[in-house]
Amino acid sequence: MKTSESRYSGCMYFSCSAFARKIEKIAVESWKPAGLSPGHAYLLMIVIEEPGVQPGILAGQLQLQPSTITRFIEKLEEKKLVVRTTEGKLTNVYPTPKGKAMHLKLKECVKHFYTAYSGVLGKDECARMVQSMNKLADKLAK
Amino acid sequence: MKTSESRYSGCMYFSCSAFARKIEKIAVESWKPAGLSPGHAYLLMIVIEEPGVQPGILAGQLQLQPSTITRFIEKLEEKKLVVRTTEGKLTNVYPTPKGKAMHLKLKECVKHFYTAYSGVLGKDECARMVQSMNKLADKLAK
DNA sequence: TAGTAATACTTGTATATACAAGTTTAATAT
DNA sequence: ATATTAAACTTGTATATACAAGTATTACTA
Repeated sequence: MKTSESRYSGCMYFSCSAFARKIEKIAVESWKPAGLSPGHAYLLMIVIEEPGVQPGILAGQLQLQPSTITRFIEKLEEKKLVVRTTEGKLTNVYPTPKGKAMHLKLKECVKHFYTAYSGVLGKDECARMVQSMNKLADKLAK
Repeated sequence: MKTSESRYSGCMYFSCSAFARKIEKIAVESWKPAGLSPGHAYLLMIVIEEPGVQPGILAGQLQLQPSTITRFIEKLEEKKLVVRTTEGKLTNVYPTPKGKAMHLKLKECVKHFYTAYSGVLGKDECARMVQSMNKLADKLAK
C-alpha cells in the first residue's frame, strides 16, 4: 500500500515517520560499504574533520541526546576508529589512523546516498524538502 | 543548536531524522493522556473503526513491518484493549469493550497533537509538508 | 492428487535512540 | 573558603522498530 493511500495519510506523525523510515533505509544501505550505520558515520566524519571535538558539540551537530552520543562513541571505539581522552569534566574525541583512513570512503557513501534518493525524488524537490524540514524543526525547538 | 545551523543541515538523512524525532516527541506527549504510544494508538483506532481487521492490513495502513504489528498487538492485548483470534492462517483483531471505550479519548489526542504542531508550524505549511512527504515516500517505495 | 510455492503471520534477536538518575568537575555565591 | 549550583558527560534501563528465520495454512501446478 502506498503511503498516500493509508487512512492516516493526512497525519503528520504517520507521514513523517513513514518517510523518515524510508530515507533511513536508503541511508543504511548507502553506508553499508563502510560498515557503519549512518549516525555513526556522520559522527566519525565530524571527528575526522574536527579532531578533539567534544561530545556536547557532537550532540548539537547531530541533534541527538548526549547519551546517544556516548553510545555512538563507544561503538566507534570498539571498532578502533576513534579514541576518547578525559580531562576534568571535558572529553575530547579523536580519530585513530584507522578512522582517518576512512574519510574518502565515507564521502563516497555520502555521495552514493545523495544520488540514491535525489535520483528518485529530484534534486530540486529534495532541496526544498530539506529546507522546509530544517525550518520546521527549528520552529519546534524549545 | 538549531537544526539549520548544523554542518549537516543540507543532508536529507540528518534533516529528516531530526525533524521526525521532534514530531515523534510531540506525538508521544499528545498520546500520554491515553497511556499509549502514538503507534499503538493509531493501531487501536483502526481496530476500533474496523473490527476484525487483519495484521497484514494494519501493516499496510501504518506502513510498518508485519513483525512490528505483531509486537504492537501483543502490547495492546496485555492492556486488554484488543483480542486476537486465529483461524487457519488468518488472524483477526477486535477491540475489547475497554478498547472501544477509548475511542473518544483517542480522537481527542489526535486533535491535541494536530493543534500542538500546527500551532507552531502553521496549518497550510503543515498540509503542504505532509503532502510532499507522502508523495516522496510513494516514489521511494519499491 | 501429491508436491511445491506462496501467504500470513510469529519469534528470536539486534539496533537506534531516549529519559532519568548518577558522577565528577568547575563555577558561583555567600 | 565553603557551600551550592551548574555543566558535561556516563550508565542503567526501556521502547520502537527492523530483519531474518520459523511455522502453519492455503493455493497452485503438473
